[in-house]
Amino acid sequence: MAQEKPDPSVFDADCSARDALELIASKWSILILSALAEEEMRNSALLRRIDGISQKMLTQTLRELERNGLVLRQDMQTIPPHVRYRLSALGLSLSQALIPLDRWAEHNFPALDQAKAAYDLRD
Amino acid sequence: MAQEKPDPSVFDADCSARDALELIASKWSILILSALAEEEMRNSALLRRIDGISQKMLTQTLRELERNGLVLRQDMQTIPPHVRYRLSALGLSLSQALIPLDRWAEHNFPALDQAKAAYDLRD
DNA sequence: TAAAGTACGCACCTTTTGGTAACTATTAAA
DNA sequence: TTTAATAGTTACCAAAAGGTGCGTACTTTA
Repeated sequence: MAQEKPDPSVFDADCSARDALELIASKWSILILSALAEEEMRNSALLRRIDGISQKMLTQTLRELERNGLVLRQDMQTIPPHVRYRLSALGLSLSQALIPLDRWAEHNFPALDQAKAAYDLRD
Repeated sequence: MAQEKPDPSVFDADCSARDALELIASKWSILILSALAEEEMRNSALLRRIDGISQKMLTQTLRELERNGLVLRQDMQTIPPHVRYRLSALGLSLSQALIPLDRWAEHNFPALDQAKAAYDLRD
């Protein structure tokens, strides 16, 4: 009888766990969260820390992260502008879940490169 | 003097750790790896398991994962076709690094929903 | 006096992503 | 005899992602 009781799952397109996954599964989100996990930063510091990000994508992604309660934005209301970004408790917990991933990427990219080279060589 | 010796880092656009991150930072990659971590599967089983994926994206993403040495493709060479997909050792290690992330998503999506609702409500 | 730093918003454009439908070949079931 | 299942490929199209350049308002430095 317990027929219609699927656990909330990322495998389910309608479950908002999938939305959560899509938010996380973004290069820029991961990099911003990892950067802010090191220390709180201003816009310009993030721009410098995250090589290759454009101002547009930085602002856009920060807004999404703020909207989802992962990043806190503190506008000092000064001129010239001074805005601080830092992780919320929720954002911090996510950044911790991302540590194994970052480490995996930094540790295993040579194996990926090697696999790619081998794959592209064979016919 | 040790000036030009930055550690390989995902923060560096030129480092192929960034490529690794971009490969991982894809909704479909994460879902396929997580599905195959449960058990090896055929194309049609993956299609059923991963709600919302199209045949095209499944094939495309599987090819990329195979090219990067994360997924092994075993074609039984029969008609009708029978093809098995399973994780390589490298893929398995990645899938383990993804567990905290999947768990985070399935555990914290209500908090994200709540934050979004609050954010969109305020002016 | 002119330029750079500050944190953006906006408009325009290109690139990438991803969906849909049609097609492949063969076998087994209705 | 037509249909479904199998694991794709290809072409076409729409939508989303993302880059570039310009403007803002004021301060500090050269």
